[in-house]
Amino acid sequence: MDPLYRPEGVEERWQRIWEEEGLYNADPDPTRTSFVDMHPPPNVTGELHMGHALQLALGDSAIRRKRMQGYNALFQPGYDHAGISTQAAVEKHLERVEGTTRQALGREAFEARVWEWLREYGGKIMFQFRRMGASLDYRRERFTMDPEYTRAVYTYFKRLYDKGYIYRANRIINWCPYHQTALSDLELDHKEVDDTLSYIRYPFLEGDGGITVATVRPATILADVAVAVNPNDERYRDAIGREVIVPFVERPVLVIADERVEIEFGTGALKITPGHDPTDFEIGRDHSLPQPIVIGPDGRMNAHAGPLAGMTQEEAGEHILDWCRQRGLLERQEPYRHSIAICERCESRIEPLISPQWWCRMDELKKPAIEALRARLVVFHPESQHEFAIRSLEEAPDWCISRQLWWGHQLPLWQCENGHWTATAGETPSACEHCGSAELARSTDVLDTWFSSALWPFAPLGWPEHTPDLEAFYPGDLQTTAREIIRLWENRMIFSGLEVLGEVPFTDVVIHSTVLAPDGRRMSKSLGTGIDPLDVIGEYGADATRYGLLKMSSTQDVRFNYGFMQEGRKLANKLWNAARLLLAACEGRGVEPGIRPATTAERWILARIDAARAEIDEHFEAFRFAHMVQTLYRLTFDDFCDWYLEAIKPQLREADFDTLATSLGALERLLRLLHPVMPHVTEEIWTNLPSRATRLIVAPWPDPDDRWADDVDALLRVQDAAAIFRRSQVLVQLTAEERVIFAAVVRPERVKADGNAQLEIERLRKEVSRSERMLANERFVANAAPEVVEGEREKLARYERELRALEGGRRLER
RNA sequence: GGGCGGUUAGCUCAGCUGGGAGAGCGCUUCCCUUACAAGGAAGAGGUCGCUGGUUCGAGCCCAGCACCGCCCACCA
Repeated sequence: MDPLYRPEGVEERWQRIWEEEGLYNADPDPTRTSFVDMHPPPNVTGELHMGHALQLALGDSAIRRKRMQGYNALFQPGYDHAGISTQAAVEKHLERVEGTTRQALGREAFEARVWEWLREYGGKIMFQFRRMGASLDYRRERFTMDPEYTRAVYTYFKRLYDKGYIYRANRIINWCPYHQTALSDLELDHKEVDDTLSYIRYPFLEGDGGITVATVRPATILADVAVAVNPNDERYRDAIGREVIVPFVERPVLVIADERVEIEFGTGALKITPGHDPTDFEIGRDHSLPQPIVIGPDGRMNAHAGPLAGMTQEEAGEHILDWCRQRGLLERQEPYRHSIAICERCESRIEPLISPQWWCRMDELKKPAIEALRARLVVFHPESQHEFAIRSLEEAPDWCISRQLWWGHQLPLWQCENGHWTATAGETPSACEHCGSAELARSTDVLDTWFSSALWPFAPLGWPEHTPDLEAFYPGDLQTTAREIIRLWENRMIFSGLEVLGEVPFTDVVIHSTVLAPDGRRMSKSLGTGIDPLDVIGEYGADATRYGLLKMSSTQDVRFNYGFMQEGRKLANKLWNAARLLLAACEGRGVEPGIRPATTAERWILARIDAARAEIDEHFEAFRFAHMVQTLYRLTFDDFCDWYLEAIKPQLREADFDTLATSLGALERLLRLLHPVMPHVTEEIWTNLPSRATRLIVAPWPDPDDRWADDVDALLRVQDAAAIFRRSQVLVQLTAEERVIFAAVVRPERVKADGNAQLEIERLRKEVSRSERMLANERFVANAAPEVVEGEREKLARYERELRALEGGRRLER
């Protein structure tokens, strides 16, 4: 064995073997309890990024431990068709490589091209997932546009439609002029821009004077239908009810009063353009005003803009401002920096547009989901995110589910010549269900991509059929995901699961940190701040990368730091060399792993391993992955290598048979504990141990084992060792064995209170020390409530009593 | 504007119910015929963002402030 552990080659080999031997597979098995992580399906055109890598490390370590614990562990892989994102990528490709557009191709041909493009450029991320060592059941790979999945989508759609949850409404929506589609609020980004705020006077129809409004979009003046002021605004009290003339179009409109107008902003008067502004839309609706539209879907002025038709908004705006300027109506202009909505994909400025869209009612769907969250049938971690999830659901407005895209699940809705709509679960209807007309045209819209994502916990398992998979693996258990996806995805999976299967789809949602670039900015390709996980794996190995990512997975966001991976690499190398030492000592002696501790050092390490096991179990159950790997690091470095192996070196040289057997037994346990985090190096060492019939990946997780805890002899020796140390400060005076024991005493920060007697002593000593300090504090004794002081005295007495009992009456001087 | 999180060693971060400030990296010194120099031993380095409060005692609890980040939001 090489003294330097080299992960390259080793990792790929095990990844291949595990998969070929079917060890990643999960099949329905009524005799076993399942554990399911329906892993977030990445964009089919995506590549592995740090967020994926972190999610894989989290999910896979949890899955591997559960698998070792005997659960039927399903780690579900798949891809999301990612509607707008994929369409945009293909369009860009068409433009750049072929100089054509989707419009030129036509819908059918374009769709065919997307599929073709996906065959070439898509679906590659699973290879990268494999490279992380992710034990997904790759046989089960699903795509949200698979025929079976699509059937689930349509079945769900029809179900909601029949319940009256899906309806069509003409509302103001976010329109992307580039993608030519409606977007939900959640698909927008916001950007600060420098704009000009123009103050324009609207003269009164009768009498002198007028009202001045401030606007950044003069082009929308063409669609003004009123001027609104706040009813509490003294300045305009007398203006309410009068009429003013809209410049350029020279049309009289009413001055109305509405509380939504901010008195403080601009002049306190707001021009109302219901067709092109969300607030104005609401105000206009509540005052029954018309909704003229002067800007078309392409973002340019439309036919209703009269002489300005066909112009861009900027050109039209300039025309109007000129007109005002000439007539002295443009009072002033000032620079104005504000934030505008942009398309998160193409960064085009979003046009608020009135347009007929399909909506999904949330009132009925979200109610059971909120109840389930309140009842903690699903728990988000950390707790603050649980509160956020509940609040998000409570506040969730109706969901705009239609998109004017070509890539996605085309709405299963047909409209007859009389304007009636007929919904199906995907099949073409023979006649309108309202009037029987056979002249039907299918809606050209597609569904929001998240509509299909919402079915991820059950559609890959065969729903709407009642399959054995569904029976075995629904509901699932774990979700690992990023914060920003809670509203878009987690909440929708929860209410969808409750709606169609009556049970929450999983029990725990771990919201993990965002890994930032080393300089604290977001990792992103466009900023050039991204770090490719495959490069990291190439340099440090997948095990070290997994370790490092878990170390970074606290609740707060964290800057990427290679130090975490270095730590992981050190750990892998340390383990490798520890194994090398033991295997070399056992070479050719026919030793098999066994647990036959004869010395204190051996009982001590077995007790330490079990104590660490308990800690690791606790951390796993509480999703404290960063703490969990820290426990592993200390167990391996401090306890196993620095103390235990140093202690048994004399016996190793003598090739004491029991010592060798026990050392291999201890190593085995250590490997099992490390395997969920560092599967490759542990499996590689495991396979080199004598008589290994099974793979480590399916070896049992260590059970609690407290047989080695109560070793009074060891405790006395520990105390002696500590005493020697304190007297002389010279560690070399201790025997190797004493040094091992000493570790438990002199480094108490490494041990946690549990059933282990040594640790209990340490805890008691700490308590005694604390009590003594408090009671030595004169002000405490003088000022604290008497019962508190008395209680402290009693506690001290009790601790001392317990300590003496544990120490067998041989308490050392302190 | 609202919500959430953060501020601890040069860097990246831990720090549980309030009771002797921690890790990794980096740095200093010493140690290579030794399982591992991607190693071992020892060490330096911190008014725990600021101000006030509660308490016998505050990194931790409370209030205010400052700065940073994220999410949400209809100030034209």
